[in-house]
Amino acid sequence: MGQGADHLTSNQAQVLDHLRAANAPMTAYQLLGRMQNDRGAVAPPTVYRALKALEEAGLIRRIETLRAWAPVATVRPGVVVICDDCGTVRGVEAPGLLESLHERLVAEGFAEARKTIEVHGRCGDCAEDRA
Amino acid sequence: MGQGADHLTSNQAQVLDHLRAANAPMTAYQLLGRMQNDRGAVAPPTVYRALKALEEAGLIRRIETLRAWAPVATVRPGVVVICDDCGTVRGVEAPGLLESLHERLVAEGFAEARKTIEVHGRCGDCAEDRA
DNA sequence: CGGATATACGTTATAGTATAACATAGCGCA
DNA sequence: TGCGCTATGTTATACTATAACGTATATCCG
Ligand SMILES: [Zn+2]
Ligand SMILES: [Zn+2]
Ligand SMILES: [Zn+2]
Ligand SMILES: [Zn+2]
Repeated sequence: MGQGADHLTSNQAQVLDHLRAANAPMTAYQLLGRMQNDRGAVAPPTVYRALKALEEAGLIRRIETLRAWAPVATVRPGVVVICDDCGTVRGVEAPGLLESLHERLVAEGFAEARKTIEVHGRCGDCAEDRA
Repeated sequence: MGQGADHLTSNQAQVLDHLRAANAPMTAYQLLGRMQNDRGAVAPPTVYRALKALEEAGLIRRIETLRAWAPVATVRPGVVVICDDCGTVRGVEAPGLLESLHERLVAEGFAEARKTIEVHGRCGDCAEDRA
């Protein structure tokens, strides 16, 4: 399966570094602010282009429910689990789940092209903190 | 389970009518345009307030992957299936799937609060049209 | 070498999505 | 009547994303 480019430009690497250094998804404009701190003048297209390339390379994902970006490297499609307390995002492999959903839709004549599955809640660590 | 208001204001009913009359999700600003056609001056908060109330009442959902709104009345959480050709949106009940994902996450100590599952692809009707 | 192509990036402007903040109007009821 | 509540009106602004065009650089090949 095509995973996109095998090398990153300096813009792309910088955006990826910031996402990996964060412990929660970042909005495009948060990233823009960090880039401007680092380098002075940077405009939105610079950030969005890097995000697009990184997403196509399978290195990050847009978290649709947050309008933000996270360095989740799960194979697509996959399940993304988000803690609303601490912001951590994890990819979860759930092949059985995806397969049974797939069968279900095929039976109805629907040809699936892309799935987005995002689960919000509270992670184990945060639950302990409140105990 | 709280389903929200049991009666709709005129704004809310108007927004819901437009969504139901459409055969595809509508963006908030598309709705705004229709309202302005109907009534003259209308501002974005009028639309967004109606959307919020309708969503809380379980009558519509925001399709996160489209940044648009659709009159999907499935019980939440549920699976939303979107045809990228004709735009139709359907709610699909999949209690088994959701339960197995739930068990999986519980086992990891994650307390689920909200799931968003959106599947894009091509519906049976559109597949026939291309045959 | 010289020219064609491709890719990334810079820069300016603008489109598209959503909410803050405050004012007004109407209703139910003490 | 006066108060609290809800919905709505109104103005302004915040936030998210892309269009369009120009420039620099690398690469390929004639
Ligand atoms: Zn930095
Ligand atoms: Zn957490
Ligand atoms: Zn109308
Ligand atoms: Zn279709």
